[in-house]
Amino acid sequence: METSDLRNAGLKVTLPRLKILELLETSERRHMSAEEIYRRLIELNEDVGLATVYRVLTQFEAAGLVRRHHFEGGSAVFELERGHHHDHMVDVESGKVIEFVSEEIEQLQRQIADKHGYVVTDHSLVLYVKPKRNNHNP
Amino acid sequence: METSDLRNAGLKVTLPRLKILELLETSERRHMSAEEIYRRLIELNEDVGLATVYRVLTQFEAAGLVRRHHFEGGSAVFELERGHHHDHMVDVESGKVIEFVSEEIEQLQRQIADKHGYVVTDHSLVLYVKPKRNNHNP
DNA sequence: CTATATGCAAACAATTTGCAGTGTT
DNA sequence: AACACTGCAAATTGTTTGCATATAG
Repeated sequence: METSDLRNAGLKVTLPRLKILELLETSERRHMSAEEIYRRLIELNEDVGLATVYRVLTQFEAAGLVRRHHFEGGSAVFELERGHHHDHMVDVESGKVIEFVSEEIEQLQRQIADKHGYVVTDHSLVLYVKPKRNNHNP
Repeated sequence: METSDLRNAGLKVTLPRLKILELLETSERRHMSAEEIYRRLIELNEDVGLATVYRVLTQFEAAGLVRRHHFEGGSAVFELERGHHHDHMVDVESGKVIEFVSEEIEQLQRQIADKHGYVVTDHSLVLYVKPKRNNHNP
């Protein structure tokens, strides 16, 4: 359960932290901005401050509980670290985020870096996509 | 020459625009933040404002003269659109930016999007890398 | 009881915008 | 001369920090 995640991360088990973790775990939307998380918690009558949400998310990131991404458009989004690395596709029409994995791409990335004398420490791949249209429906 | 680039883009040929374009074309550093560009112009005794640099870069981007990237770390960087699409590798130790092209990766991206019912409209791929170390030199 | 966390407000950093004056066509 | 463009300062947006109070262990 969430409590032990927090303990393992060396963080005190406090209400804001529990609630944020819970929200990330149970929410339909797996990628949320700090603002979205904050608003959601307010809706749920949790009395948190936006600053706390940012602080907690940053701590979670440092503890490896959460990943922070910078897609297009101002704010960072956060997602629970579920252990399975993946990249993202963003539907530019709906804002929907789709996760995908491609070991081929990962491998090519390593090869390319290697060819230049480097080792990949991290990478960010985001595809901005739009739905395929049926030809007769422009 | 730069003048015609501006005319073609439907922009009046003004000093700030010319100078910024010139800087992007001739500078050693191909990827620069607005701030860097601004400071460079001030050094060169050009009397521009930072706001103008931002405005001009945004117009250049809209006109397809320039590409804007969001690598890690606060500010956006801009590079001249030279027509040859490429992705980037950032040396996290030196900040150096290396460009690369991989048609294989591009193709895989299209395949993946297609498999999900989408068409890629744009993408952003950045590898964060560090130099390979010789084994005896930790 | 002590150290950490929290909420709020103020501080910041990057970027954008309003406006009166300036420069291009 | 008309209108687009500029510089400056003020406004915005996303995020961080200082501080007095509240809370977990």
